[in-house]
Amino acid sequence: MLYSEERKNKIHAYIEKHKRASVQHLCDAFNVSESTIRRDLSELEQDHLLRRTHGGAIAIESVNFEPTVTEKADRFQMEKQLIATRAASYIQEGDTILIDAGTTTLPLIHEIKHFSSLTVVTNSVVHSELLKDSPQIEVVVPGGRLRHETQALVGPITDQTLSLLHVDKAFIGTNGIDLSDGLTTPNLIEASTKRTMISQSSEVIVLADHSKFEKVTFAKFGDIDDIHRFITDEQVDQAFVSEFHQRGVKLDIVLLQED
Amino acid sequence: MLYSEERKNKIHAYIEKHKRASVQHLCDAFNVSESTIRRDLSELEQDHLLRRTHGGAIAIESVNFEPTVTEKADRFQMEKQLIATRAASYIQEGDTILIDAGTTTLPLIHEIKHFSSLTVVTNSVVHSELLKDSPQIEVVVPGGRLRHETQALVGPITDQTLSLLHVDKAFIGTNGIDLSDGLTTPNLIEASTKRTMISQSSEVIVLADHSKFEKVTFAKFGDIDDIHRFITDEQVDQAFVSEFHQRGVKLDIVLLQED
DNA sequence: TTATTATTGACTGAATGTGATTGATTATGA
DNA sequence: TCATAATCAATCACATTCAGTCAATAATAA
Repeated sequence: MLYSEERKNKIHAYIEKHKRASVQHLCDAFNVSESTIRRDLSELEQDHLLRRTHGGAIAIESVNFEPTVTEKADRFQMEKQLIATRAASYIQEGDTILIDAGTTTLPLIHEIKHFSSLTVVTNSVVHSELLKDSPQIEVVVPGGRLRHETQALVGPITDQTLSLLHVDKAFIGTNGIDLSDGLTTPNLIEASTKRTMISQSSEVIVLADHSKFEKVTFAKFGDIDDIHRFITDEQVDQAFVSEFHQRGVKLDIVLLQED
Repeated sequence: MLYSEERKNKIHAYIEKHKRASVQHLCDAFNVSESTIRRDLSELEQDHLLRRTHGGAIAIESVNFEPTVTEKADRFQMEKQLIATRAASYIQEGDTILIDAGTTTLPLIHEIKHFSSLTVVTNSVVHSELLKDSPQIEVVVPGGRLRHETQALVGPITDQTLSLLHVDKAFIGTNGIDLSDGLTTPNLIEASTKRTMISQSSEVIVLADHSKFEKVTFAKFGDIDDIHRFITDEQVDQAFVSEFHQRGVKLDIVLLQED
């Protein structure tokens, strides 16, 4: 159990980093009542360390500049964020999950930090480094050779270690998804690692923004049948929808709301 | 029975290390009453050595602008930098080296970036993440469980993978070096990993600033005999010098020039 | 020895931190 | 617009922790 000072420090740090947080989120993260979080937030607001909103709080600095400007500037990033948020909703307290390396799965890391009990396997040095300050998350790295292009750990060491592990859910990125050629990625060794990931998970959740559709790259690492759930960000072809439905792949389309 | 000054020193040291402590825990640890601990804590707070909370105390945040503190930190960092620079001088183009996790070996990462051909094995997610933009450096991560306290990957996965590898030189940090108790570290699992590192390297180079001397922590991972070269930053006891010489351990002392 | 001082532990009423409750307020969407 | 759900501030009750007081003990000096 944390002291209130510690909790407030962490809340402040969290909001500085993520720019915002909801009361509910913080309740779950620190396992205290709403009353406590509200008290903390109002005290932090008194100290001008954050700004209170209905339902949560936001960082002080984000009050200063127009949020819409920067948010719109990085629409691509927002799409990946949306996909990640949806993906995170399938994670439950106590789960053992696998998170593939790559930019699509990266926002997922921020979404899982407030879980109070989670085991995360990841072959990304960036992902694991971001989790180094979340001691409640058990992080396991399968090791391997660092591919500088993708910052992923790949190769025989990775595959061999992964084959000793089993996870509840695997969140996997892909460079291409195509009805006839399945899931593909440009690198042979990386494909092998992704294949191992798929085989070691009870549930396979693939994350892919719309740019990956009907794209085929060099090395195949999986079929449509291997996927249990597919999360993307834009209305996709009817052909994909019906094929996914027919093969029992659940399809999540997270639409970016225009304003 | 301890004198109050001794007890306060120990309380301060404990909180510096663990960042927090409860009154209850300190009572049990020192076998004194709550009143005594509370008195100690308020005196330590008066001296700005910790921050009091309800139920205990926490370490002073690093957001401390007291000049002496930052100066000390700078100096400490400089010493580690010097040790790292000296350590890097033993690396040759084309080498396969192992770099242990920890703050002492961290500056070494910056020193090796200019090599045009190097294979680096490291069990630190921070170290490997820093090398992600140096494509000419082949980085191999042995994987394992992330210890949040030290950002090191440790455990059976790490040990098993390491035992499949062999390196020319291993740069290893330590928490304590003592003539009779050898090399020690507070964590048993970390000790096991360090032991494996030593066994898989042709040459073992230990990096330790002066604060580690004559210090013994919980778990032993090596003897003086295991070391080939020892790099430190301050004139050490004659006892160490002669013992090292006798056992064939090369000793490098990198002195910080005062200005 | 005795006197003096510092340290400690026990005690007590006060203060603090927390969760639960409730009726009021605010946001959201039909 | 209104209805509904979410969120809020205010309040209470309970447990924990606190500061302050005082007597007992230990260390030190006369």
